[in-house]
Amino acid sequence: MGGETAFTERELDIMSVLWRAGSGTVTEVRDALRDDLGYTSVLKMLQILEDKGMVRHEAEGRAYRYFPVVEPEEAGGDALRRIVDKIFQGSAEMALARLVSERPLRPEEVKRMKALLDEAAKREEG
Amino acid sequence: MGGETAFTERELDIMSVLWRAGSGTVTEVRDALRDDLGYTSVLKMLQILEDKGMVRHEAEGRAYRYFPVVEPEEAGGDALRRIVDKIFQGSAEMALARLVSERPLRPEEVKRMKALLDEAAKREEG
DNA sequence: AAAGCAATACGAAGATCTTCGTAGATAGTA
DNA sequence: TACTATCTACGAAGATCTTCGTATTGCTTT
Repeated sequence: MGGETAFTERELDIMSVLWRAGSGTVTEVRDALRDDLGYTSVLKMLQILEDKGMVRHEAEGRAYRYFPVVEPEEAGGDALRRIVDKIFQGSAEMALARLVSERPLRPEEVKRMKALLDEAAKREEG
Repeated sequence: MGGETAFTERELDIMSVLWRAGSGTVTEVRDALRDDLGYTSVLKMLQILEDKGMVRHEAEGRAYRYFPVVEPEEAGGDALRRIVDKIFQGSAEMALARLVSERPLRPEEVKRMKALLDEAAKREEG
């Protein structure tokens, strides 16, 4: 199994850009970031993330194009597990309560979310 | 409104203990932690958390008893928002999918979770 | 009073995270 | 060729996080 993903704040900013866009050069990532970082700062973060095996790169002309190696589902799962364990004391229910109170949900979304729960329940009794 | 709660890894360990137990002295927190930290290390973390307004203390005999000031709901909400925004690209649905695939859910729990969604939906149209 | 015990206070060392400056490489252009 | 623009590589400074050693304070016991 792959090791735990645990991103620092800035690493997460970078990964977020790559997950959204699918890939990015240093300049593209830099432009997509909210904070105004120097070119070499962004490059360095990408190099660090590559060291850690979270991204990879391919040459594109003279530049590198970076790709996420870790899927957001995996990273999100790890992050959720930490939160549920440490903050919500293991209760997925408490976590969901907070999740739905955070943001307005469209009826369509609620419907699909209920379907997700049904599936989970079915898997359980299976 | 209260500022954002953003705990470091170790701070979260400490808060987790306080949320579970309701309160704790340095020694109690220290004993509850998985990692074996020195007494003064735990004290220091509690002092830092107090500086940041996350905990408070009352004298108890010669020692201090520390209490969480921030509720887990609030901290959890902030943490979830960050995860959903940066990792799941704003989709609560994706987050839930991952949440339920992480751990087995008891039928009772699933039932209550669906109720939560119904309530949220009702609030929406309300 | 002196010694010992159980606390907190303070400061600093070490580790990690974040940012960027400088150097070097390469391609295009005057 | 020399100049400029655009990259990556490297190293290090500064900020923050984590841990703990030492000092101090105030009881309690001898």
